[in-house]
Amino acid sequence: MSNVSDKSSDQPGDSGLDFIREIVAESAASGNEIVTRFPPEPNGYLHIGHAKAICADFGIAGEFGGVCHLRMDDTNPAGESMEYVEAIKEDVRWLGFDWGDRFHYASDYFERMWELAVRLIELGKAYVCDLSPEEVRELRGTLNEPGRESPYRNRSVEENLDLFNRMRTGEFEDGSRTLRAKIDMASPNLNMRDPVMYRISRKAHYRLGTEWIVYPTYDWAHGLEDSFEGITFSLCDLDFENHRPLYDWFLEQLGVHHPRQIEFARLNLTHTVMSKRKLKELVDSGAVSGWDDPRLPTLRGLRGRGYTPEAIRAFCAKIGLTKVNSLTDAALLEHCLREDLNRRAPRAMAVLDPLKVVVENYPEGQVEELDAVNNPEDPSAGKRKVPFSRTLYIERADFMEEPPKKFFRLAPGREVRLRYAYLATCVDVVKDDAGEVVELRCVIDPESRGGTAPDGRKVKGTIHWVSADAAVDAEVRLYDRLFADERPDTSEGGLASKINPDSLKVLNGCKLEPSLGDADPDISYQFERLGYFKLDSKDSRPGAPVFNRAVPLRDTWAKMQSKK
RNA sequence: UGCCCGGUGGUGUAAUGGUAGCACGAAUGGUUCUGGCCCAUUUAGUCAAGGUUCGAGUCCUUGCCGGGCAGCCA
Repeated sequence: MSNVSDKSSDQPGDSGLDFIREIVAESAASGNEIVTRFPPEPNGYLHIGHAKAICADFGIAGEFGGVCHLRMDDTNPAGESMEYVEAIKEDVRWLGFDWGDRFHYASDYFERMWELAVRLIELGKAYVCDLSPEEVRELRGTLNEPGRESPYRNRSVEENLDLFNRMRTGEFEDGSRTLRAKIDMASPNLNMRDPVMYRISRKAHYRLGTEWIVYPTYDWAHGLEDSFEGITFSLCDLDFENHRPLYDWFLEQLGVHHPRQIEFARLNLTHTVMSKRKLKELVDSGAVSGWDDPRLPTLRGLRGRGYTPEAIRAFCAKIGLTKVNSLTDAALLEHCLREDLNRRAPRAMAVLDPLKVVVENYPEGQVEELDAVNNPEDPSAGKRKVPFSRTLYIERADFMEEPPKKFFRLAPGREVRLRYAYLATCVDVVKDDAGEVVELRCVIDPESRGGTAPDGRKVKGTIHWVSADAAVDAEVRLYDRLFADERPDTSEGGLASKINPDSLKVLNGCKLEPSLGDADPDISYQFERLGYFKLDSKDSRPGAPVFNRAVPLRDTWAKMQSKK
């Protein structure tokens, strides 16, 4: 890149930074460091909604010369585990982001948090409350009515300190006492009505075991985590908008480093569900094969299906960052994948629903190696050889005995191009007793080797094929949207029962061109005219490949058909 | 009947008081050894009413509509 012209920025989307980038840009312009963080709780797998947050947190830091921390927000032992920690790291790395040595556990801050809680008590801003959960709820008031103060609200500092220590040393039962911030029981923001800062729980923590039996709540812990790490911008979900006054209040009382929390809308996608609870429901009910089922919007699911990090990042860039609750069309995600893979995926020929073709004027036992282009979008991808022989397979859908208008493929008496091979004409149709077509007899024009008509005659249809002798047998799994319904979670009934019955079709006996026999398990291929496919990492075996379809190619023919 | 946030084509977004633009989708045509890609064209939008202003999607007021909040979850 030359930097001759300083004036013209060659940034593609030069127009308009999103509202968060604007704020950050301004801060960076005044010489401030930019530090962000991605703080998942290690109690589940990451999905594409998280990818949006990851791209925001890491992306923005990177763009403004800052850094982004990866932090496990493990303040509640229930459900957290090291397995999730590792899975999260793996997924973030796969997405293409690097936290360097800035990996943290909120649980490493428990002692420091404790000390600050003591300080807040000393300041008279927190108290130990003996109310049960039910009583706390009772006294909190409602959306319309103010709450009432806890009878324990005005204990002395000494008594609070004593009780707080005894909470930690195990004198009290789980749930019997809490530490609460002393704020305002009449606040119109319910989060400010003396929120709980610590609860007692003897559930073992996956890292700390039983070292602690009091655990900080999110509201108390999160701002401190951010503060300890010197975070400057704490980006989060719209859900936490109502919590920001509390986030600010704690840090203000303590007089510690005070990051700025900014909330943005989380991602919603059509034809799927995104919440941990709903995904879990699908997994637990056995409706899908696991958290890495290729139909799920989990990062692991998408990865196994053949989605690339580049496509997901491009998608996240396109949907933007706003405060509007929106529902993004899954078609946009699919578009991003096609756009990426069209540029990069090696092409190959595969016949999913084979129909046998015998080329009558091609000698038995003869084999030719024909040149095929690996990627017309990328000349540097080169060429490969594809064997041609007397017996072939073509796609059953590429033949029709009584073709309708606009059908450009094979039919009795009709000529098509066998891609990269010959022009072939169907001269006979062989049927079984049931009348089903079981074989086609064709003749080729020997002068058309390579696929070019010697006399320049127009051949409208080009179809893919695989030599029968050389074909590799494979299983192919066709995935479609998990739900036919755009918003599956808004209608009544269990999710599992609403799964799109066509979301998975397993095809056996598919015929692949030989080069696919040693396909690279890490990349997606374009099966010409069909879609993008990737080897299944779990079930594929040498000699018995299993391919997953990430996304079909756009198919205007199918679209025309379905409109009838 | 509390508090917070938000309303720009079907969808996702841009326009920071000055020509409402981009992308996806859809439709039509062109091109083509992938009915892919690519190219061209079309479709369609500022929630409403007042106000400020030479000028309002943008600022103000009111209304309407939508979302969120009463875990010792995050």
